[in-house]
Amino acid sequence: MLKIYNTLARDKQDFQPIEPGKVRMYVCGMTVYDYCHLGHARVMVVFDMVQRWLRASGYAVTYVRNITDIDDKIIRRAADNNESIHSLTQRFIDAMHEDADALGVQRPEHEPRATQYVPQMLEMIGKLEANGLAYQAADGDVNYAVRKFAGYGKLSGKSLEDLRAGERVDVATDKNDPLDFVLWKAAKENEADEVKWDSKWGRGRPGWHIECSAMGSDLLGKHFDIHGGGADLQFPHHENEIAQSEGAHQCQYVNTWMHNGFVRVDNEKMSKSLGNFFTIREVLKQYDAEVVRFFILRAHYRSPLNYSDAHLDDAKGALTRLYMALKGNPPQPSLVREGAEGADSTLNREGAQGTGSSPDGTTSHSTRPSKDDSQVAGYDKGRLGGVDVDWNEPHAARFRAAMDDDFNTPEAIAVLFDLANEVNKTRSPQLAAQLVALAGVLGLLQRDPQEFLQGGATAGGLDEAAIGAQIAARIAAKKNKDFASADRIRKELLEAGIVLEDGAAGTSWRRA
RNA sequence: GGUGCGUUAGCAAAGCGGUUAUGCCCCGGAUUGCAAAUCCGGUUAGCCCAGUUCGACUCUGGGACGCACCUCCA
Repeated sequence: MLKIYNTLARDKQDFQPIEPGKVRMYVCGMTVYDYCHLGHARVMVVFDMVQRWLRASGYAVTYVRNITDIDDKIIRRAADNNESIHSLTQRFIDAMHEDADALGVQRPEHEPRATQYVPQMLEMIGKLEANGLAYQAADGDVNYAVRKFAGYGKLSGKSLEDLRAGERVDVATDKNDPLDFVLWKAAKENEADEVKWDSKWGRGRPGWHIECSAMGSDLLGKHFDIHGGGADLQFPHHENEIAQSEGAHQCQYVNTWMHNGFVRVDNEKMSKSLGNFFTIREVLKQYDAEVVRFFILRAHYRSPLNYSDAHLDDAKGALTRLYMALKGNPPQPSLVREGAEGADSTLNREGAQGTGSSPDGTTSHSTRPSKDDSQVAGYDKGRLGGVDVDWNEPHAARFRAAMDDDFNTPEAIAVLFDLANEVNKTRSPQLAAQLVALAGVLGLLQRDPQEFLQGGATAGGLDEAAIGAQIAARIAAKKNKDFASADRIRKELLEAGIVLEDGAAGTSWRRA
């Protein structure tokens, strides 16, 4: 039974979908006026992991991750660049997709853009007004009357009295209450036509919070299963979403609220305002994308995650161990799986691409995004090809228990290491296949080990031909018992970042 | 000031009221021409104080420290 920590309850709860076998999930995505940083990478990777596990568990998942493409910062940045809003946002949406693909993040079913949902937002604001929860102020803005909504604060655990907004921010004088937030911003003279929409309240543009409420309910319904996002969105963004959606629809909005922890630098939150962020593409120049994904998944999604080169190096070393096990022990799934009829009935297989040998025939209502692997642009490309998990095997059982316990990926990855040890010990091709299959559930270990171990050539490094020549020279020296020369060559290669390994099958190399 | 979360070995990071987490590092052994890889073994824990308990890293209370939110932020 899957348990998920629900921010709303501040506790782990048994997960029960609203509609049996189906999960509808919404995650707050990016505001696209700049490149994504590692904090964004964490949201994308974490909820990618979540949707993968839900699918692996047999659920049909509808996953929505929105794109905010209208916002003060976007408008300002476009003006600074002397660029249209659309051109700016499209550029960074493309960049975001590149980064996500590189990290092995599967595309959500829907990536709605705020600018395409303005009619739905206006309709919702109309409902709020009709329900006495919204009012137009003298300055033309339409605001949400927070004190009229009884449940305000239930997600963030804040009471209206605690908030006392006036203490920290200049009170917007036209609001009835300082805590009220804007639903519709009246158009300003100096803004481009591109950011103005007609409405019964006059020309203007939507407030940030209403976007998610409108897109969520349009694509997933008034009441859906999971809503996720970074912990900083808990208040006010998600609190306001609840007020809007429940205020408009008069029913519960979301059952389970999930919030991921921050990425930190020197123990401080990585954020744009602090300026201490590293963009994904920056980091990927130095580290393999799978190392970054592994680094993120090695911590629990709710824990803080400190970023540093030392930690990435550590993650690289750990992932190398996993790939070494596969390199030495090529996976070979067993064709006949014993006891498969009694196979676990909740998990169906993941990532299978026409392997055909699917003996359990269980609840196969997974609507995995219908993209074949050739469309996965990142390191997930060229995968070994859909190896199935044998869920009856003991490691798989431990893996599943870990994942079912609020997506405990650190524990699940520990199982992977235990399995790697077992693989090295037994040299079992079936266990190696199991390792690939289980790691695949996390979007890891799907590459040819050689590609991982020999990849990531840095500029100015040796190319394969040069390495091959050196290895040949060393083998010749060894043949002549000229170990001094052989060791010298090995040392020189090591200094160039190339590690040599003499095995039964000859000499192989990898990058340090 | 209000609210919430955290404090585990050299570093990173989990579970668990009593039994090896895991990875990297370090030490010893096997293996190797020597290494690397691999295997076997080992060293290094649980912020402080009190309580509950036969027994607490794990539960309860208090304290210290750290982080976050209360303002746009994943």
